[in-house]
Amino acid sequence: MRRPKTPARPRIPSGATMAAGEVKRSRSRRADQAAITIKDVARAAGVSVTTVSHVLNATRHVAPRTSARVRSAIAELGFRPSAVARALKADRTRSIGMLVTSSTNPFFAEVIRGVEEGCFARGYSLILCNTGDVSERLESYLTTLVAKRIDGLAVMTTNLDQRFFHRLGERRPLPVVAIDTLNVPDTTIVNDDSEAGGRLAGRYLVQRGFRRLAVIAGMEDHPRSRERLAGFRAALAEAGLNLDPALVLPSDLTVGGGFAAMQALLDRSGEDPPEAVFCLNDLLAVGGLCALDKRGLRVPDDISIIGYDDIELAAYTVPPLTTIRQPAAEIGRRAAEILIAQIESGDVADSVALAPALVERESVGRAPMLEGRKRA
Amino acid sequence: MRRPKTPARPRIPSGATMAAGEVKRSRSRRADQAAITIKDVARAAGVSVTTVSHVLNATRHVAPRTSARVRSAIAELGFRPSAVARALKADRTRSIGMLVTSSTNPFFAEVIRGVEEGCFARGYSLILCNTGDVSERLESYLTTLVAKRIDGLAVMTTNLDQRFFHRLGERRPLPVVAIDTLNVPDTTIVNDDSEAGGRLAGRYLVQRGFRRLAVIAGMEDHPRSRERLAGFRAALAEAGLNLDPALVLPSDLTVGGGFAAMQALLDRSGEDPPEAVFCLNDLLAVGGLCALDKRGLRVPDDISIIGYDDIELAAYTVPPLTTIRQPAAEIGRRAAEILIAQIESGDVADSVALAPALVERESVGRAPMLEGRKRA
DNA sequence: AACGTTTGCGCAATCGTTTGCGCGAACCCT
DNA sequence: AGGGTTCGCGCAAACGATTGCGCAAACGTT
Repeated sequence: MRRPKTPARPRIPSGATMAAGEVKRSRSRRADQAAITIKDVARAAGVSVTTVSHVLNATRHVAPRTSARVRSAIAELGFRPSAVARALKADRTRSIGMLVTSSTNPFFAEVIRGVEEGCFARGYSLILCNTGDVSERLESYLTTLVAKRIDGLAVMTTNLDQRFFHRLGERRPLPVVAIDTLNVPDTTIVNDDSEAGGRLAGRYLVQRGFRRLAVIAGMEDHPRSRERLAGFRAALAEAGLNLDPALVLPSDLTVGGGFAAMQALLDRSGEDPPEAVFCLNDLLAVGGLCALDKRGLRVPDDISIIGYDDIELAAYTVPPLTTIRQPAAEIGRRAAEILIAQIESGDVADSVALAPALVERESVGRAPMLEGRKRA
Repeated sequence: MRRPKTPARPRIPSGATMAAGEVKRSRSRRADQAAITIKDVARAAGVSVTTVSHVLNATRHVAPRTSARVRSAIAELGFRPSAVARALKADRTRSIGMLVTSSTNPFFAEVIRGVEEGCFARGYSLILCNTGDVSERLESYLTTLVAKRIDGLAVMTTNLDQRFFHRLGERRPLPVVAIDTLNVPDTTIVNDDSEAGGRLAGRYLVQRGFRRLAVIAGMEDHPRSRERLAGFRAALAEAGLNLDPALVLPSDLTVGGGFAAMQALLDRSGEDPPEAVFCLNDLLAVGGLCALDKRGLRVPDDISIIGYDDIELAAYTVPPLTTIRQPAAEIGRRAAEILIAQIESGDVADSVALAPALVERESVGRAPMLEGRKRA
């Protein structure tokens, strides 16, 4: 009948009882009450731990009466089996790690939520790791995650080189899924179809009659930007158009970057600003919209803007942003599913590219020429 | 010179010895390569596991030569101590859970990043849990987190009742920190000083000469909104002003909610729209800005808007949003520090309220009356 | 040379589970 | 009534680390 004797746990000391000087701690809270274990349950129910374990997991038949006794002992004691001990025994933790560059970018945030949702649905937990794109942090996190024996890893970071993935596989191969990247060997990738998305944007702009187009892109080595840009160029080519390289500005894919790039674009193109600009993500577009307003240019009357991602806010910019929608949450969910399937069955799935879609709002107008033609 | 004699440990049985009948499984990837354990290192270095453990943790003196042998064995084998086994032995996992309503809200996202940063700095990992404000999910997550034996819990959810916290403390009391909430018994809270923030907003608007003010608030039971509103009212009172209850609209604190509420506000006030509106968060303000533009109203010429939070995008709305800045990342970091301190020392800290600050941008103008007075 | 001290390390129990193996009691059948 | 099944359960060895205790060799002292 052993039970921790602590009659009442030390509550938070009221301000009044705090001595003026340095009355440090009276005992750490965690030390004074041991957690209930399966042994306690076994003792209380008058059975062996084996039996408790079996009723817990429904892993072999137990007589109804016994089972009931065990169950009530569990309830009474408030026993919670330790996932730690289980993980040790079973060599699986049911947790997965997620490496991201920045969890605050709205698009990423949405993907993360999707991953988390997918994990939750299957009983996994998600350990979130922001690398901020600094390699020591990535390195450090990776070490921790491996030590914690995560069952799998979801990676959504911009700068990761091949060596990274190779190192990953050195020892016991860790199931990995990559999101929003390109071209990683031997690993499943979940993306939107960026080239198709770029094409969508390009065709739409062309169809609207615009000829002089600009792009605010990511850095040149950013894989997703490259694809989107390629699709965009392809769409222009279909119409016999060419993208003026001087009107493709690199940026860092942030709002501030979009603002700056748009300013640069306007400065650069001087007398002859582009009719429409394709921003490789919505953040860029938001920044661009702001810069445009500062210059007194009206969207879409003076210039048209199309974004990419369709973040939640895109519907509420001024004017509401026409953009290419990526199913962010769905991408996350799929990634989680694929990763977990890989963990549980060992099958590594094929990469998937989800279809982006154009969502028309109000930031893209029509080329005046074309309107004229229409009226004529 | 007694030393473990096992000439070679029983390796995984080769396929040949597998009975024909039971060829089971093509083998999952995780099964075919066992992780390296401390025993393997010990054997390779010709020492006991005790010694390996001690060099690993620098927990007692080991002869330099031995130590070197061990270290090189570790490196050679690529040994990574299992945090799972350690956690079992030490009864601490060095991971903390974080319960949030929605990780995609930009303000929350920033706080989360702060928490994550604080955890990382101290060697903890963060398990992210989105409740979406549905109580079954919260319940379910809580069970999981307890099973995983997290060392502490950070809570940032809107609807959590007192029972929740009581249940938490029932068994072994789990260190908890609450963020962006109010009024939870016996637990440290980290917040901004919402009332001060509300007052800041109120004073600023009053000082700018506005008299007819409106507020787009959260739901009536939302604790933070209440405080902000109280501060706002107090500021008006200082100036002998009163807030017309008809001009305080509840909302759900989302962009869409802000859009709808602003529309409702304009409809309701008819001929006599407010001169300025205080949006209880920036998302609301963004939605409001959009609604205003749709009605052809100009900000700040026709109506002024002030937000709350200062999310990254606030600097890039059209026009850029004047708002009350909450140090989101700092709040997160502080929360993590406090929680970890509580875990490691047992001290439960006093609640902290960080000071908000006004950031002036371009969405608030001056009341015409006042401009007239100035000119006179 | 005998004895205490220090140095350097190993033994084995333990953390909280899961699970292969085996054992007695109850049952069924003839 | 004696044999074979079935039922219901317990023993004890893992999983991979940490750590109190203790032992032998090397050293220092007289």
